Amino acid sequence: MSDAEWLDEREMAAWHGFLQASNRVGHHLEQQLKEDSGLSHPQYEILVRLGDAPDGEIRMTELAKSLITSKSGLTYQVGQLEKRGLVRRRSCPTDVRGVFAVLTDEGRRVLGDAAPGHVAAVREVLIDVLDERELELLAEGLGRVARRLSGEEDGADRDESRK
Amino acid sequence: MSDAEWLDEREMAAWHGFLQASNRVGHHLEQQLKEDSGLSHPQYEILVRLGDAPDGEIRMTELAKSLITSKSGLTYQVGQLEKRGLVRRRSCPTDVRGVFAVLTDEGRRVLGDAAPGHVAAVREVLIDVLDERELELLAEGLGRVARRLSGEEDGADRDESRK
DNA sequence: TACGGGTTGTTCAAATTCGAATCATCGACT
DNA sequence: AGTCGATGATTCGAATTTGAACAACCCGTA
Repeated sequence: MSDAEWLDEREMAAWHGFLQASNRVGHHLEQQLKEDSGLSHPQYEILVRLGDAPDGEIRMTELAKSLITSKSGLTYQVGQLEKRGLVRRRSCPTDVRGVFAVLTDEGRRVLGDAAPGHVAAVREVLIDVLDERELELLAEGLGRVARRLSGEEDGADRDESRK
Repeated sequence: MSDAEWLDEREMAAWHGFLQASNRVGHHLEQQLKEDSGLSHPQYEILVRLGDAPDGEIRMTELAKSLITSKSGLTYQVGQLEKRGLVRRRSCPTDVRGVFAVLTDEGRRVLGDAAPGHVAAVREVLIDVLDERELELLAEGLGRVARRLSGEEDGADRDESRK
C-alpha cells in the first residue's frame, strides 16, 4: 500500500471521483424517483427487495440488514409505505416478536410502474457512461469494497494487511 | 448500449456494487470521522474546501455548489461550525448580501488533526482494496460520471436517447 | 434615475435519520 | 420449570436535510 499519510495523484482522483459520483448519482436518482413515482430511494429499495423475495415478504431485521438504514429507520419507512398501502405487516407465526413486511398487490403494481423509469435513469447516468472495461472492473472492485464493509470480516481473502 | 428496459448480469453487478459501496463507505467514514474528530462528513468537507481555498475563505453560494447540500443545509452546517469556533463569517465588502465562510486558526488545527486519520480510513476501505488497474479506471470512469451530472451539460456529447 | 429580473443568504416547517432506551420474547442451559 | 443473556421491533427525542418563502440587494437597461 503506497505511501502512508497521503494520497497520490491517481488515488486522489479515484477517491474524489468516487465521492462525487456517489453524491451526484444518489441525488439525481432520488429526484428522478420522487418525481416519477412519488417514492423515495429508501422506499424504492424496500419494494425491490420485497419484490424479489419469495411470497414478497421479508422479516424486518433481515430487511434492515440488506439495506443500509438502522432498524428504527426501517420501521419508519415501512410505516410510510403501509400508509400508502404498498406494504402490509404480518406477524410471524413462529416468533411472536417477529414481523414480516409484505408487498401488497398495489405495491407490486407501483413497483412495476416505477422500475423501468428508474432503470433507464441508472443506465443514463452510470451504465451507459462507462465502457465495457470500466463496467467490468467497477463491478469487481466496488463489489469487493462493499463486501469488505458488510461482513466486516467475511474472511473472503486472507489479506494480511492488518487494517 | 445493451438492451433497453433492463440490466444484464454485469450491468447489474456494477450498479449493485456501486450502490452498496457508496452507502457502506459513506457510512463507515461518517462513523470514523465523528468518532475520531467529532466532525460530520459534511462538516469535514466544508473545512477541506476552506483549507484549500486562498485565504481559507469561500463565498457561501460557491461552497454550496461545490458540495452537494442545499443552500439552507450549508447555512445550518456553517452555523454549527461557527458555534465550535472552527469557522467564522465575514461579510463581503463588494456585495452586502454576500458572506464568506472563513477558516479560523482553530479550524485549521482541527482539520489538520482530522485529516490523517480520515485519509487512512479512505485508504483502508477503498484505495487499498483496489488494484492499480481498478484504481485507474475508477478515477476515469466515475470522474466522467460525476462531471456529467455536475455540469448537467458540459457539452461532452449531445444526450439523445441513443447514448 | 428608476425599473425588473435574477442573485444571495437566511428562516421556517416538514420529513427523515440516527441512537438509546424500552418491552416483550426467544433459547440455551441448569 | 426457572434464569439469564441475546434478539426483534418499536418508541422517543435530538440532529440534520430539504424546499419554499422571504427580504435585501446587484446590475443592465431605458
